[in-house]
Amino acid sequence: MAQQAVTPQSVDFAAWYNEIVYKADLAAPSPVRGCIIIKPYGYELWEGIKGGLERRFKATGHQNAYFPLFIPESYLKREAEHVEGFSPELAVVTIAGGKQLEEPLVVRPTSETIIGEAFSQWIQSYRDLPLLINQWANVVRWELRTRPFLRTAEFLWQEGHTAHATEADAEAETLQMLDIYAQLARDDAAIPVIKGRKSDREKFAGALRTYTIEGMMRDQKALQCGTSHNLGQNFARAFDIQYLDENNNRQLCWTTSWGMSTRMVGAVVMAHGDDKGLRLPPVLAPIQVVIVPIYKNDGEKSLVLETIARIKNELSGAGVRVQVDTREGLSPGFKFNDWEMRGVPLRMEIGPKDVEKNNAVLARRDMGKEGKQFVAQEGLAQRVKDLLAEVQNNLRQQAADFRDSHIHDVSSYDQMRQVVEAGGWARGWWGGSGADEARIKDETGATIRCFPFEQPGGSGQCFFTGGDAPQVALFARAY
RNA sequence: CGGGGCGUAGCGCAGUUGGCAGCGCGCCGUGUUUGGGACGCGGAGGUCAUGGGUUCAAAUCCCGUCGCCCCGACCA
Repeated sequence: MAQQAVTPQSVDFAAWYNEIVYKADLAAPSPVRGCIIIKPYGYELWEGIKGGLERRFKATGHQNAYFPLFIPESYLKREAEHVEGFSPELAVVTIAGGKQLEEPLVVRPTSETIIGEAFSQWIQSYRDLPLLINQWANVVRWELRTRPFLRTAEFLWQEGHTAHATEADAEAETLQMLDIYAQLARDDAAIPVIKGRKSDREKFAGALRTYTIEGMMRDQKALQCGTSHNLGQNFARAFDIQYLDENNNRQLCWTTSWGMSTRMVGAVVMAHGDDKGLRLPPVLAPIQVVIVPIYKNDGEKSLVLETIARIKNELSGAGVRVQVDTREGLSPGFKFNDWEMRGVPLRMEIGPKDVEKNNAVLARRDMGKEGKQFVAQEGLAQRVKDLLAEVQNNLRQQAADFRDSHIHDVSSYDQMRQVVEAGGWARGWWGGSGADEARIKDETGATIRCFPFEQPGGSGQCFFTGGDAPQVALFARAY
C-alpha cells in the first residue's frame, strides 16, 4: 500500500524518485543486484506504453517475431564496432547442463547479430524487401550503476529490425520510427520530446547514424526516451544480408534497428510527478478514475455503493478505466492521498449528500484544491471523458512550458557553462570534435544530447572553438 | 577496481559496560470512527548476514567470509 509523505523533489530528486517508484507500487527491489521486480501497477503502465507502440507498429506494416535470448559469442564479434561497444557489459553463459560449453553464449544485450544472421537466410530477392520485424523481449546489460526503470541490468523493451533495398528506404524507416516514438511520448505519455541526431561519440555501436528523442525531466536533466538507428550496410556486410535486384545483381541490404524500453516508465514518473506522488497521463494510466465511497453507517453505505455501482457501469461502458476503492477501515482522507501517490488522474467522491442531490465530486490530480468540483450525475460519463482529455493536455502543456523555459541559446563557452551549471539545456552552434565533446563533458558534466532536427538554417560560429559550425547542438546533463 | 558505510521482525531503525530480542510503521482480530493521511484494546511475527574464536554468558568483543548501499572510475 502506498503511504506517507515522500522526500520533496526540491530536497533530493533522486531520493524522491526512488521513494515514488516503491511507494506508488510500480516496482519492488529484487534479490538480484541491479534488477527490479515490476509490480502489477508498474507493469500495467508499461502495457499502456506497449499498446501505444504496438498499434503504431502494426499500422506501419511491422510484424512481431521472437529470437533467442542466447547469442553465440562469435556473432557479437562479427561487427567490430558493435562488439567493442557492448563487451564491457555482457553477461555470458559458459556452463550449461553441467558442462562447459564449447562456445560461450551471450545473454542478448540487443539482437542485431542474431537477427542479422536470420535475415541473411530469409532474404533472397528484392521481392522479400522491405522486411519489417519487431520483437518484444528482455535484454541484459551489466551496468555498474543502476536505478529502477532508468538503468537496470535486465530490462524489457521492443527492438525493431528492418532490412531495405536502398539507403533511402532505410533512412525513411529510421526516421518514421523515430517519429512514432515522438508521437508515443507526446500523445500518450504527455512528454514533449526533441528529435535529433546523436553525435558520433554517442551513437549506437555499429550504426551509421543514431536518432534520438530527448525529454526533460523535472530536475531538468535529459533522458533519452527512444532511439532509432540507421545501420547502413555494416550489419548486412557482417552477416551477409544480400538480395538479388531486378537485374539479377547481388546487393547488400540496408538495415535499421530501433528501441524503446521500460525506461519510458521512469520518464513518465520524472516528467510529471510531484511531491504528492505520480501524475499519470490519462492515456497511459492503468486506472483513469478512482471512486472513493463516503459513508458513516451501513444505511448510508448501501445507498452510496448502489449509486457508485450504477456510475461505474456507466463509465466502464463509455470506455473509461474505473476502479472503486471499497477497502474497509481506511479513512477517505487516507485513500485520497494513496491514490494521489499512485497518480490516478481523476478521483470521484460519492457520499450521502451526492446521492441525495444526484451529484458527484470530481478532483483532478494535475491541479491542487481548485481542481475539485461538484458535478451532476447526469452526463457524468461525458464530463469525465472531457476532464481526462483536459488532464492529458494540461500535463503535456506543463511539461512543454517547463522544458521551453529551461532551454537557452548560448554563444560562448562561459554562457554555456552558466546554463548547464544552473541545470538547464544549452543550445548553440557546434563545430567541435569528439575530443572537444569529451572535454566539455569532463568540465561541465554535459553531453551533446542531439543535433535537433529543428535547425535555424545556415551556419554559425561554434561557441566552443570559435570556428565555423554547420549546425546547432543541444547540451545537457543526462541520465 | 579504489575510498567510505551498513547487515537485528515485511519496511525503517534502536540495542549503553557482554546478562530475558526491542521501538515505529505495516499485518491479524475487535469496537468506536469515516467529505483530506482516525483511535482504543488484544494478537501474530526473529537462523540478530555467515563461519570460526574469546567467555559461565555474545546482536554486543576478536578474526575471516559473503552481500548490499553511497562516492569515485565506467556507462551502446
